[in-house]
Amino acid sequence: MSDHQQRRTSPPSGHSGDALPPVEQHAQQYETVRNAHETELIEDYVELIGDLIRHRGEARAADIANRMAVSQATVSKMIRRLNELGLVTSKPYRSLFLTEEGQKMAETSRARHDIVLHFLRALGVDDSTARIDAEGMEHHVSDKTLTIMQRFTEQQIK
Amino acid sequence: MSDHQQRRTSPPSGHSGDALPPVEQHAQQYETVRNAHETELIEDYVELIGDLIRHRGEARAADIANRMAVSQATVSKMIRRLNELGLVTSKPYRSLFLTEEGQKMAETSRARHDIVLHFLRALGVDDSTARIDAEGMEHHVSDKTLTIMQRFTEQQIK
DNA sequence: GATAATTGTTAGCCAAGGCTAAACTGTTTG
DNA sequence: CAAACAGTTTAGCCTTGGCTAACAATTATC
Repeated sequence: MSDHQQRRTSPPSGHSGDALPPVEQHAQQYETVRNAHETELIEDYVELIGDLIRHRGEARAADIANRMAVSQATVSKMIRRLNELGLVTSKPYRSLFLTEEGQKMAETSRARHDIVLHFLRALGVDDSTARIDAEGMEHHVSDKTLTIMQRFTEQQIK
Repeated sequence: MSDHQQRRTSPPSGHSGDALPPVEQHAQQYETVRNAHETELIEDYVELIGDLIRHRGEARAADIANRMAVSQATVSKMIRRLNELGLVTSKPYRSLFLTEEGQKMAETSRARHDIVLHFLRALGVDDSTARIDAEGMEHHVSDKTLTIMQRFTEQQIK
């Protein structure tokens, strides 16, 4: 427990930066990030699968591998995991489908992704930078912030 | 290679969402995110160590463990890594110091963190949400976007 | 100053997400 | 229709970053 207050060698002398948040809050920040990391990749795969189905009619392992810049073996393994998680259905050597739940996740992810992407563009970020940043940021933006971003984008447009 | 165009089962029928980016660009997005992940944790540790030193005069493994909500064993192991990477110096059972390079990293991370945090607040996000989101987002915001965020924040203030 | 409490380290485990190489399946084509 | 090729899967490896349990060192306390 201890966050031992005693004997601080030199007091803050705050030349810049905010104070440290209280331990519990600080801990929760990191925990939230760690949790996000666990679902992040899963969501990326599901989102991409959804996009591929939407845009090309099917999702094949090879395409996923190419677009993710990852080996096919990795994709194959991941698909097994998605299967176990009940997010996709797949028969060996056949192309994939999203389950009900998978579709929901894809939908949510894509919506979030779009909000962040459009927000960044509305902010004035160039397209290719916005795409890269959005890909990384999307999993770390809370619903509250998302709402604010969306409002901002709409106001910018009209 | 193939991103096989032939025989798409059903054409887009784009009811929503942008088109898929070209494969190379798409791949690069994911690669950027993966790379960010590798350095992310390292940066978080270094940043926290820097903050602890700044605010309390020293960084002890127990404090790091508490603030990260992680076991002491994990911290200990991580410190060994940071050592190997030349980011901290540490003698067993003694508190840590950042190397030149570690300080630079801490500094950069903190600056980035602050920009994102202040930006979110300027956008209208409440403090505790902003803190959580900033923690996750900071590693995925490019320098370009960072600059834009900073400008935005400044304009909001005056 | 001996002992208790706190802090730090080590050993050994686990899951995730990469990889390559090799085996297998399905499809195309000579 | 057999062979070649493209796509998929499996096996087995590696690194990271968690964990617990056991042990070691330091610091505090009586």
